[in-house]
Amino acid sequence: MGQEKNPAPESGPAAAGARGRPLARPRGSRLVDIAEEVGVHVSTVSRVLNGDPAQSIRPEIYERILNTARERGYRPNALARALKQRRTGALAFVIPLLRNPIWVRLQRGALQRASERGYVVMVMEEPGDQPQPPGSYRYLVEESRADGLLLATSLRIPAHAGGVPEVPHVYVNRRGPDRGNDVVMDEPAAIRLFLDHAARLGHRSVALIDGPRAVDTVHRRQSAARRICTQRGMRLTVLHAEATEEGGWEATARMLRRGPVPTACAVGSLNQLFGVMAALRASGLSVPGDMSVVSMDEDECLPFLDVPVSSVTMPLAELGRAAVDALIARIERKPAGDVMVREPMSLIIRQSVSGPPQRAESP
Amino acid sequence: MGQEKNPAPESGPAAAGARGRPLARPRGSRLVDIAEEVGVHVSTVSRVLNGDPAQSIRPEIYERILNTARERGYRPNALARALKQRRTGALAFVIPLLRNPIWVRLQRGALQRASERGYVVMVMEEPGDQPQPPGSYRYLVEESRADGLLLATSLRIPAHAGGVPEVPHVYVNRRGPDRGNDVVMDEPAAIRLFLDHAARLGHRSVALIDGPRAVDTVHRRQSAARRICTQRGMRLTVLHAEATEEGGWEATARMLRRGPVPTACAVGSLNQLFGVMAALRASGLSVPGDMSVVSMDEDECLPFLDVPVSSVTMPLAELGRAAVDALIARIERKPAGDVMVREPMSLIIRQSVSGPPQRAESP
DNA sequence: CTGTTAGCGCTTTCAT
DNA sequence: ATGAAAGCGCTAACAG
Repeated sequence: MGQEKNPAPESGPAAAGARGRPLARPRGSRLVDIAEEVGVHVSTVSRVLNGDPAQSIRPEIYERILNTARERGYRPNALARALKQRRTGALAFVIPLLRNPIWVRLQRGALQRASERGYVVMVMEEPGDQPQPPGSYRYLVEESRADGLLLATSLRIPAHAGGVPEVPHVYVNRRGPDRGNDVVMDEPAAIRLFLDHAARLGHRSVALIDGPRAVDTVHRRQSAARRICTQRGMRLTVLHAEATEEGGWEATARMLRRGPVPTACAVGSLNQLFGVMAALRASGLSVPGDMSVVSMDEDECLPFLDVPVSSVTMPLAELGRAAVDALIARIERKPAGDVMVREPMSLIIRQSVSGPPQRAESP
Repeated sequence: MGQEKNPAPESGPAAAGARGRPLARPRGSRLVDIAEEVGVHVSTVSRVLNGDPAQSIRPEIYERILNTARERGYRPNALARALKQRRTGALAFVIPLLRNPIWVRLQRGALQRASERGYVVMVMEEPGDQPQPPGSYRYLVEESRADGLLLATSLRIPAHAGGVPEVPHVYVNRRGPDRGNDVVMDEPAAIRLFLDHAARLGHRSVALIDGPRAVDTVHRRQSAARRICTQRGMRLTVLHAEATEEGGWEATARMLRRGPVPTACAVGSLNQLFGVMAALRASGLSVPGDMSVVSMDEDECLPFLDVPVSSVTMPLAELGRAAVDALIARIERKPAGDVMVREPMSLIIRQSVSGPPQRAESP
């Protein structure tokens, strides 16, 4: 019905620029089409379809509206609704680099929870290797592409101070420069799980091989480790390196070179873990005979390695879900503060941990 | 400036439902605000800011408009623009399960390319373990949340026939039920890379351990392998299993139990690879002494395993980029067909491959 | 109970 | 070279 006619095919010099060509008209219909078919006003249809509780509707047309909407496969235009209501129903999730499996789990939790709460998620990956300051993503909200920002990119560096004023946002797995918007896990408890276990087995000198200092998660793990080790009178060596296999290898080499060599170490990321295990192997050190190893990332591959590696499981999916809830609270201007996700967390014992090697000082 | 007043605080029974509360007004301004400040009509501002080539503008106002827009940090409202132009500037990417690292690389390529072309990407992960038919995502376009669909979920099962009529979409790393919308890699060439190398080293009986049959990628690899092995007179065993560590372990056990045991095998996914290596180790078979192993997924961890594993690198980021280009072509109604991404692909030799073990039948 | 009216912020003919 | 006006599809305040 209604034949399309192009007003002037190929007339004029630069006519018909390909850019803004309208899309195919969605085959479902508009509110007004349903209204027309049923013979009521569009606003009536809107009310019925939105279940407006204000007034009751004559049951007969109520049914008719619902039926024709269903028959014609009516889909509300999210754009028009969003324009009117000033909310897009979308969240933007900014992730540093997708390689580390923790982001995958975190992303999964966030996607699920967002979907449960009626939001879609746009994922942005930090482009290139230069981490942008968190404020550089506010345009997403200012342009009404998203209602709020999930930020997993902020670093402990001056360039990232300033935060994201006036735009709903939370920092995920990081503490941001502006307070009160953090959703993090209990890193001190995680590192304590490792240290308690090591201490119980008799280790007195331990290491933490982790990512760069500027990453807040690393910073928190490291300070907790220092504090706990001081309390317990344990020796602690902290080694920072890139969160890659090479980084793990290089940090391990540094640790062995530097001596005295610790007897147990925790490794901050799965990627580093591969490098650590390889470096120990290459140095002729056995795991756990000469060195006990615990991964701070749990992963399904760990039980299948040549030496199955113990790990601390962190509640990553829960973190993602909590971050979405926290962000939505801010979008709805509900009172909200920092969130710490504690559960579930546990130490999974595999074969990479034992007591320290017997040395001269042993009885 | 303009004090907000609530018309009737807490009046009426169910007043002030929290749901549709409007968001903070974006602090940048609207087109009309700029127009007002400069003293011109809103349509003039629109033309200038969009670089409308139709007519020239008085240079003086042109400058004034540009300046005030910059000063006030003007951001166009993507919603309003999209509503008018009937294009959202968003793509939806539907991924089966984020665990397998190939999706991470693919997603990265897609995100980058989309951003280059002025689109944002919404990522949807297939919920639960029940793969939805591809058509179940068309609502995203029908509701004007996205202009098109990147589908990585379609399976070779009857429930998924039917495709996604009338909605711009491409299948990524899969062939879909409707033809002409596929963006895939050259799986036959990949598997040939493995088979050529194995044949050259003298292997006569090889295996392919891969995911479930219903996955199109698996199906293509498997048929190519059968064809090539027939040509070459090689023995081929194909084992399907879940694309997990357990799946790899279980398939390997099946292969060893079944005999005669092949002397080389390719493994379809990184997750399976860990299971395969563990199962071989547990059976007392050495790699590559008793069994040569090649991973069909390249990953940075492979060189760091106890036996560094050879692999075929696939052009995953390029696949993601090509898929975005292909989808945008469909959105813009440009002529387009299936796409095969061939480059770059290569066999990376590490230590998990050698000649077959010397047996009785050797001279 | 339901229709009228007035926009949300932007683009886009069509007139000047 | 610029302004006026219409309208994308929907919601919501206000009348009847």
